[in-house]
This record gives sequence, C-alpha cells and structure tokens, in this order.
Amino acid sequence: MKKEIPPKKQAIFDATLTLVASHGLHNTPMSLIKKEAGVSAGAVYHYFESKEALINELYVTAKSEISDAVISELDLDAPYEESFFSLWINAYYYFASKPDALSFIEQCSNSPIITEQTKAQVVTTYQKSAEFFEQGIAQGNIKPLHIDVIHTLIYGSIVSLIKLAKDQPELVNDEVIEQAAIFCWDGLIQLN
Amino acid sequence: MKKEIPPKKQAIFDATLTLVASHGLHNTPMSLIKKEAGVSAGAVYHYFESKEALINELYVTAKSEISDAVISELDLDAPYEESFFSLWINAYYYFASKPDALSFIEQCSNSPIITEQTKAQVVTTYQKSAEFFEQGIAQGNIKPLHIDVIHTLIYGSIVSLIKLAKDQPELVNDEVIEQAAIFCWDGLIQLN
Amino acid sequence: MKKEIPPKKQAIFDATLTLVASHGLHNTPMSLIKKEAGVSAGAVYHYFESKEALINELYVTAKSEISDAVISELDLDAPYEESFFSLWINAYYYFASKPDALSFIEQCSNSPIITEQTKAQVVTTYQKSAEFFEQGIAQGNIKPLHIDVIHTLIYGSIVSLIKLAKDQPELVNDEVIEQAAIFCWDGLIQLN
Amino acid sequence: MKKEIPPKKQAIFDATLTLVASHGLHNTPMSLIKKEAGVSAGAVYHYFESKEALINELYVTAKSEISDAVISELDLDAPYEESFFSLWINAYYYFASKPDALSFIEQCSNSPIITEQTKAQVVTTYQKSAEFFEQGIAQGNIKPLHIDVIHTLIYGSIVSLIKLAKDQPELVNDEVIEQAAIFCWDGLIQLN
DNA sequence: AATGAATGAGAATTCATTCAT
DNA sequence: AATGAATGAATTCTCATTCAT
Repeated sequence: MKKEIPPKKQAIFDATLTLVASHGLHNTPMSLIKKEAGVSAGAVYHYFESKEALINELYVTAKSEISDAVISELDLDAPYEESFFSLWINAYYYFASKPDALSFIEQCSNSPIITEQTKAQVVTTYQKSAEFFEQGIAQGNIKPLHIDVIHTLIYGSIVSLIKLAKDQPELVNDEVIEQAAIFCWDGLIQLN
Repeated sequence: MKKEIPPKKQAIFDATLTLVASHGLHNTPMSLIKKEAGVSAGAVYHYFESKEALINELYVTAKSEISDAVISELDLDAPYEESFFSLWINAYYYFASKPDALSFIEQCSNSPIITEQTKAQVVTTYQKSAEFFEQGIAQGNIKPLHIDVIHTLIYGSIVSLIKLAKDQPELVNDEVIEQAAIFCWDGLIQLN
Repeated sequence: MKKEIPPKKQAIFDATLTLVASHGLHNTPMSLIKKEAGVSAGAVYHYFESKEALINELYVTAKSEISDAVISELDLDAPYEESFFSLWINAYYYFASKPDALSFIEQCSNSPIITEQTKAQVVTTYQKSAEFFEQGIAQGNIKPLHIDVIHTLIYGSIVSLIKLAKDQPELVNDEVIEQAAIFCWDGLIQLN
Repeated sequence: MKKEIPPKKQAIFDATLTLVASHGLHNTPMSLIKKEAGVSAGAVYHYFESKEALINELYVTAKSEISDAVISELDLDAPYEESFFSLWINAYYYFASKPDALSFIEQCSNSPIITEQTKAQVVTTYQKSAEFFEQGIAQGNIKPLHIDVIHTLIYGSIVSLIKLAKDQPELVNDEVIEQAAIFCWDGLIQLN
C-alpha cells in the first residue's frame, strides 16, 4: 500500500526535518542536509530535482504521516463525544511527540515555498477526519458548520496549544490539555 | 509616546514585510530589500546591525501594531458578550486587512530566527487583552482558564480562519466568520 | 573496408552531433548525451574512454564522412572547369544538408579540445581533393598555389557561405551559390 | 565617443579572451576568469549578469574593435585596386596580431552561446566596409554581388588563411598572403 | 547620514566518471 | 556488454556585509 522509500531518500527526509526545525527553513543549506543524512551531494539531486522539490515532497509526506497516525486511532463506533475527545487528545499527543515535524510543517505552510500543487495534494489527506465530522453533523451531535471550517478551528486549536506548550512547558499540563479539548467540544456542540 | 520612525527605516520595514510575504523568509535577500525600499545598502546597515536584527525588530513592531489596533477598539464597559464578539470580529478583520504582516509574523514565529529576547518583548503586548479576559473570569462570564490558554485558543482560531480564507476565499463569508466567533464564545462560556 | 560501428556507438555519435549543434560544445553534458542516445552511462564509457575521447573520435568520423561524400562524386575525366564547379557545388549542398555535422566540426576545430594527434589524422582525408588540384596545376588550368592554400581558400569560402545561409536563408539562393563558385574559379585561374 | 570601460570590467574582458583562446569556451570556468583578472567573484557578477552575458558582451566588443581597426586604415580616395589590397592585407595582419581575439570570436560565432540579439548588434559594425564594396560595384571595379556575400567571401578567406598559418606557420609567408589577396581580387573583378 | 562598488565565503546545482551488480 | 545509482570535486552564482568616498 505504502510506497517503499529508499533508505537514502528517507535519510534525506529525516535530516531535512530535523535541520529545518532547529535551524529554520531560511537557514538550512543543502550541504548541511547531505552531511546530516550521510549522503553525497549528488545523491540528494538524484532523489530530488531541487531544494524546493525536496521541501515540497517532504511536506506532503510529513502531513500525510501525521494524518494517517491521528486517524488510525479513530473509533467511529464509540459514543460520539468519547470519539471526539479521544481524537483530539490523540492528535495533541501525536503532534507533541513530533515537534520537528510540526515545526517543519508550520514553517512551510506559511511560506511561499509550498506550491499550490502541493497544497492541493495535501488537502486529500483530510478525507477521513472529514467523514467523522460529517457523521457528527448528520447525527445532530455537532453544529452544521462547513467541514473545512471545523477542521481549521480544531487543528488550529491543537497547534496553538502545542506552541504555547513549547514556550511554557510547565503551564500546559494534562488538565490544561483537557480544558482545551473541552473548549473545542463546547464550541462545536449545539446549545439549546 | 510613539517613537518617530525615520522615513528610510520605515521604507525598509515596509519593503521587508512585503517581500517576506511574497518571496518567503528563506528567499528574501538584503539586496532585494534595499532595492524595494529604494535605499542604499549602506543605509540598511545604518539602521540595522544585521539582517537578523532587522527581522527581529520588524517582528516586534508588526506584532505591537496589530495588538494596539485590536485593543484600541475594545470597550470594557459594554455588555461582556457584546465586547467579546466585537473584539473577535475586529481582530479578524484587522488581521485580514494586513495579509503581509500576518504572513511575515507567522513565518517568523515558527522560525529560530526570532530570538528568545524578542519573544519576551512581544509577550508584554498582550497586557490589555489579558485584562479583558481576567475581568470576564472574575465576573463569571467565562470559564476560569489560564489567561495564556484563552489567548492562545482565541488567537489560534482567528489566525487559522484567516489562513483558510486565504486558500478558499469564497468559503469564508461573513456568516462563517460569525460562526467561528460563536465557536470561540461557546467554548469559553460556562455551561450549566 | 569500413569498420562496422556498433549501434549503440552510432547512437552516441548521433546524439552528440545533434546536441553539440543545438546546445553548444560548452553546454552538452554526458548525461544529456546518454539520455538522447538512449543508452546507459556505463555504455558511453564502454565505447569511449572519456568525453574528450568521444569528441575527438566523432570529429575524425564526421570529417572523413564529409570528405568521402564530397570526393566520391568527383569525375577526374570531365573537363577541368566542369569538374571544379561540380565539386564546389556538390560540396556546398552536402555541407548544407548536414548542418549539425558542420556546426559540430566548426565548434571543435576552433577549440583546444581537439588534440594535435586528431588534427594530424584528419589531414590525411584531403588526399584525393589534393590530387585534383595538383592535376589542375600540372595541366595549367589553375594558378600554381600551394595545395593547402588552395584547399583552405576553397573550403573557407564554402563554409563561410553556408554560415551566411544559416543567418540569411532567403539571401543565399541558387544564383548566389553559383556566384560564389565563380568567385573561387575566377580567383584560381590564370589571367593573362 | 567611446564608452569608458571600468578597469575591472576591462580586466575581466582581457582575462576571458585569453583564457577562452587557450582553454576553450567549454573549459573556461568563472573561477579561472576571476583569478586571471585579479578580481573577486562578486565583481564579475557586478559587471555581468551571468557567464553567458559576459561572453556575449565580450563578443560584441571584440568584433567591433576589430572592425574599427581594419576600417580606420581604409583610404577611399586611393585607386580602387590599391585600396582593396591594402584593406585585405591590413585586415590579415590585424587579425594575425590578435590571435586570442580571433580564436574567441570563432569559437563563439559557431556556438549557440551567442544569442540572436547579439548577432543583430554585431551586423551593424560592417557598415563602413559595406560602403567600400558598394562604391566598387557602382564604379564597375568589381562584380555586382550582394554586399553580404562579398563580405562573407573576403572575411572567410582571411580567417581561413590565418587558421592555416596557425597550423603551418612556415608555409604562410608574405608571398602566400599576397597570393591569397590576389585570389580574392581576381574572384571579385569583372572578366571580359 | 549616505552611497554603492567590492568582497569572499558559502549556497545550490552539475557533471564526468566509477563500480557493484 | 550493460546498467544506473552513487560520488564528490568543480561550477555557476548569491548574498550578508564592509568601507572608501
């Protein structure tokens, strides 16, 4: 099902993720990437047409890995509220466990380095979580907002909280994380 | 109260904001900045010690301009709910009216180019909105969450929605904007 | 008599000729040659020791192919003037029909990439046309110039005219071609 | 009248001419040029947008210098035949005295590195010698060929002879040079 | 304050060539 | 004979920064 990624290509991906997270997108030369990945300059250009192409391809890969991981835990048969909280909390901890990936993604997603074509590719990865929210709307569990709006608000909350946790780790304990999930749930559900 | 910014310095700020938004932080050389600003290379280094210093200083300036603008509209004497919505909507439209500034800020805030010292400076700009939320908690209007958590969730929602609007402008109409504000309000208030 | 050229070697020759003509000697990497020839990198180095060796060998081949073609039409028994014109015109049209070969040869012959050894090899191909001019001198048809001088002036005129035809195709019609041949004939013959 | 060429730009021109003549257009890296010229890498790119731009600009400069030099000696009031021989011989010795320039020009003019725009610029330098040949035709001294054809045949003969002289210096003595000039004159004049 | 030519280390990328298969 | 991934030195070009004027 999954594409087999050649070991060198994977090493380049890993090195790029780490280095962009620590040095910044603006400050990660190819020379550093090849050194960290332990490959030759030529090998990088064997697998990727250019630095931009590498970044774009890695962006797609990182985004879909995260999507896959978050969604794989999703239990559509549990009570809806329970499923929602488990999704939110799972996603939070998954993101939190991959700080480099998140840093990479955030740096890219705000930069013109990511092409429109790449963005279009990435959209498709939202499919399964979209279904979950559609189901919630259909069953009357949550407000009938546009799926992309829900997605944006939930994802935005999680990412914001992780950034806060990065700056103030002592503040964001399990209780706060739960409060943030509740914030989203309360924002989503129909009040009568 | 405010420092007078010399015209050339302002031109450099403006040029940098525009260029980082359109070319990316990773792809905006000083040579382009000086050209766009219409100043000499020497002038840039007269006003700023280095490129990093320029970016950091502009980051502080842009952040506080936004903060000032959003808060200046805040009416602490109106009914709380009304004030909240007016704050949220005002903030949304202000951000939306400054896409370059927002793009610049988002690119910087996820990059190691912004120093810890700069981040510390920026924190102080939250003061007045913090007071607004503290007042809401004290009066029992909203849940007693940590101020920084509230701030993060609200700011995160607004920024997320603006990014969505950038990608899908036709989707994010006034109704959607209001729905997002309601999402935040419902998430904040105490349910009984 | 002729060596059989293996198909892959021929494909490499053809690709090199085409590419050097269109991209320039300075801008024709081996990677492009192998792609255009449809062979592997290893195959190129099986047939040729190096890029320089490939260019030099192709130069010899191209030069002698042209020489052979031009001379094969030469009729030593016809009236001398008639033979001369038929030689000149034949040569012109043959060169004109192989623009890539001519472009390749001209680029090489002015570049230090062609070794002295290669140049020495190529000289031998002039043998038969040399005999034709020697005969003309012996019979008193043309001036007693050194064979190499005659050769140079005639060949130079033909090549110059072809270059002109490349830049201004509409100018160089059959009449002009004949005028150029007459120019050479009039320059060669003894005036009394 | 003439543009003042800044000393560094002139040094880059000189170095490029020398190096392309000795190493070949395909084998003259910028690093060698900057070293030979005694300037920094940045300086080269301050004066020229790219290597191609440098080559093209130098081509125009070299061509027009040669044109100017050859034509400056031209005496339109002398008897026509005498003027012609003096032009031819002058041109020959001028070219012969600038072997690097000639080698550079020949390598470029057969290579796609020279753009159509550059070729168009260069054509304008032929103006004055064109007038000389037009005058000869009008006065009935030479055959009524197209000016560009005459130009091509004469220039081609001179260049061919210089190439021969390069390969066989002992062969091309003053007598041979005169013979070649006579070849051209005899080819040009009307026979009755 | 201001200029802009100049620097040179370093960036992205290319390319002739090799070698394990 | 043939392949094509891999190499890494070399190449073109960039860019933050300086400094004489």
